[in-house]
Amino acid sequence: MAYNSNPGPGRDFFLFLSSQIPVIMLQLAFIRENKDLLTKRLAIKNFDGQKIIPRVLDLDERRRSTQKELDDALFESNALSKEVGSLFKEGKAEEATKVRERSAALKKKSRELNEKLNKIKTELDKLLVTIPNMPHASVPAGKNEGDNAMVFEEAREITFSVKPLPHWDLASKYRIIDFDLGSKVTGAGFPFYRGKGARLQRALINFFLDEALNAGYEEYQVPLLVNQDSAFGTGQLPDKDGQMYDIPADALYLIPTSEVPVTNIYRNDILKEGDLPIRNVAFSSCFRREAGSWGSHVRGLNRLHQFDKVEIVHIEHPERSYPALEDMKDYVAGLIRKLELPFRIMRLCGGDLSFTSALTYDFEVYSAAQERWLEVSSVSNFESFQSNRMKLRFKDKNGKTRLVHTLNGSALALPRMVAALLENNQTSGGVNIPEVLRKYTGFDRIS
RNA sequence: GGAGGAAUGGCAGAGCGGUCGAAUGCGGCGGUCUUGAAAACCGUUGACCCUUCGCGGGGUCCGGGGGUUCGAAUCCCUCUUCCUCCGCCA
Repeated sequence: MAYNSNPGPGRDFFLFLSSQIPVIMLQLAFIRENKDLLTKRLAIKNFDGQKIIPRVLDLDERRRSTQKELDDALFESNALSKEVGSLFKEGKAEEATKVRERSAALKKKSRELNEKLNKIKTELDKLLVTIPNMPHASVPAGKNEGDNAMVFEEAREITFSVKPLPHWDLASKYRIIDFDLGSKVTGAGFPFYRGKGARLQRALINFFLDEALNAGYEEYQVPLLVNQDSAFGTGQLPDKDGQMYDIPADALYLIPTSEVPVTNIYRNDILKEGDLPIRNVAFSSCFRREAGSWGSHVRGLNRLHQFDKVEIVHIEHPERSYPALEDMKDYVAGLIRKLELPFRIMRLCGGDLSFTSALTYDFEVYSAAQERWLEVSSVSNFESFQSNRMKLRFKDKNGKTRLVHTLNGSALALPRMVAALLENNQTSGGVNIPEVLRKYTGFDRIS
């Protein structure tokens, strides 16, 4: 793969940026032609584009005129160089020397223009990289999760003969998850699963993977560490710098989700239209620093630094991405239904939507002892935001090169599923395993 | 970790410092021929940027970055990756 930015270790992201060929997120042509719509929609994401967008367009204007100047200068100096060549061949050394001098002067000029151009580009990229993806028209306005719109709910009354225990108590009661041991060996947020707890995890992973295979996904096992180019490609950098664990000595990052390696498989590729759609699934452990997001509400499995997740990733034709998003939504709903958990689907409001996403559905299962809804999946359409960053394109019927749309979703994240399964299915005689999982666990009950 | 070698278009593979975006073969696409197909023959076949209503014109790119030169795929430095041999090793 002919792509190598060699950023070196450390975190000087904008230095890294400046070594790239045009790095953009939203396409400039799109910004140019839709600046009013864009500004309006970004406001839904609580992003103020009033100042930045005109500034971007101004820089873009300057970039183009400087480019033109440079190209003209290069044109001239190319012609002169050729002239020198043929003059020498004809033996007219004196004339050649004269032309050579003119060429040297031109060279100086183009060097300056080139520097100017690079400065403009760097400045432009710095700005572009701070503009989030434009939300889809259906995204509701709002500040935080309280403003998300419920699009579906499948509730169920869960009754207990005794007072139900939260999963952290069940975990120690049945000795299936050991948080203290994790703290001793690594730190908070890195639990050990043991005995039937470990087997339940393994069962869920296999169940999720088998379901995905049956649905036509191709399975991948991925590297758990990625380089900066990959972290940038899917949008973890620079927006979420600090949320990933990194290995400065090698300029690598521990993946926060397998979305990163799985989507970056296609970085800098031009696919054939017939290759689409691509539908991949991968299981991996995920690592998140979760800096500053701890509190009493994140006890037990609710928030971890390391957790397991099965992820589905779609690469779609732009015209097919929204139907595909609905398919993914239905697929994930089917998984939760098979595990017999009450759940609801939320359409994220502008304030809760991630930087890179145009439209996201969150899935929440109800955890009966905590009496809380727990987010277990997030299914998003990034449209061409990620593909533009990573130059992931396809050739359409007319031979035109266009950006694909990328989508992904958790199917599913394990810890909160485990929390809900434990809490909802507890009885005085133990925790019952849902029917579909039994052939994977090899037992019907944790007791 | 030590010693060597290599990196060119979808693939394979040429390329005295000047007219090389790059020979040639394969593949792909279009056409001729054929009842149809194959074979054969002819043509065509990279990405990106700027400019133009369009035709077209210009620029950049031969692993990445930098340098020498009027001029670099060709020379120099550096990084990365791959291959061979040795060592180590799940």
